[in-house]
Amino acid sequence: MRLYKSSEYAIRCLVSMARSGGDLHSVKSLSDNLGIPYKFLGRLMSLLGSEGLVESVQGKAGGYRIVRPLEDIRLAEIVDIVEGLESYERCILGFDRCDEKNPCPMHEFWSGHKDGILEMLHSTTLAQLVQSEGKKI
Amino acid sequence: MRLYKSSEYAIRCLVSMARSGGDLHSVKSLSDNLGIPYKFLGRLMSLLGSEGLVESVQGKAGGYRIVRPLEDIRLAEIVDIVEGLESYERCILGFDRCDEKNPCPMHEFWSGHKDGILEMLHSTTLAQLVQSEGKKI
DNA sequence: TCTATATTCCACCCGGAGGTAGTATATTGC
DNA sequence: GCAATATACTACCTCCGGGTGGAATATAGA
Repeated sequence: MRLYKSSEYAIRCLVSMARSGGDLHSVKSLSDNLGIPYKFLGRLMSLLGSEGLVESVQGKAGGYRIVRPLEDIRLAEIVDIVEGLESYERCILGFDRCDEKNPCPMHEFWSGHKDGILEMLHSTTLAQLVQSEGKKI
Repeated sequence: MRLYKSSEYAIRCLVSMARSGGDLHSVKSLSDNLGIPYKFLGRLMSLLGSEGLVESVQGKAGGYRIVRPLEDIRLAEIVDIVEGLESYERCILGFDRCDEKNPCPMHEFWSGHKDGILEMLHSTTLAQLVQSEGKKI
């Protein structure tokens, strides 16, 4: 019942990049500032780049930048890229086609929470995270 | 964002045992009826036995039985035994001491869902699952 | 007593998430 | 041109959840 470490890292990085305004952010600086393993983060940022969430610039003084408007980037998209959303959409007991018509024993106790989390992931944008009270990064 | 397979199995087994009334249930019959790997389930039931959720009877015609009242067995206890509750209680971004006073960027969007899930796990009993509409097992 | 059927315990395998190391490649600034 | 610093790519390692196999032990019932 938790995000992958990779999803945590991706969200923290994007919030950090967005908050420190600026332009390019090197993996080295992000790794140092956020305490995320350098090599691991490099591969993760490369993935976010290939999926069009960020843009990379090679060479000295290079790095990554967020290209799209922050109001356009939703948590669900980030999580989907990094770990997929399947586990957030599936039946809590692992059944196929578990719904109101043919529920599992936990359906009535779980489906509300599941729907709420999915709705939160799909509606919350990077802009909201950046503007949130949360100071930790 | 999902239960361990072991937690799924444990919940399904306990509901199945409780619903089929009866007394002793062999691992073999549970494995066959629920489609859970025999050896794997054997070890899981042994764990539930050592934690006092069920009682084992060895020898021919042996098996497991639920000893405590169904109203007394809560989802949180089952999940805690099988996989622990840490991942349900921790900060979604992995920070220590993330709370209202010192929140992470996702705190305001996540904490409500986290509290709701924990409250559901602690309040829902095996008796409620047994009586629920959910026919799947 | 003997056999069938049950739990119990041990060692092992597999795949994926998380993490590390080394090297190739791109590019800025001297 | 060349050194410094960046991303890009490949290969590997470790840990753990899930799963399998086999043998030891317990015991009801013929």
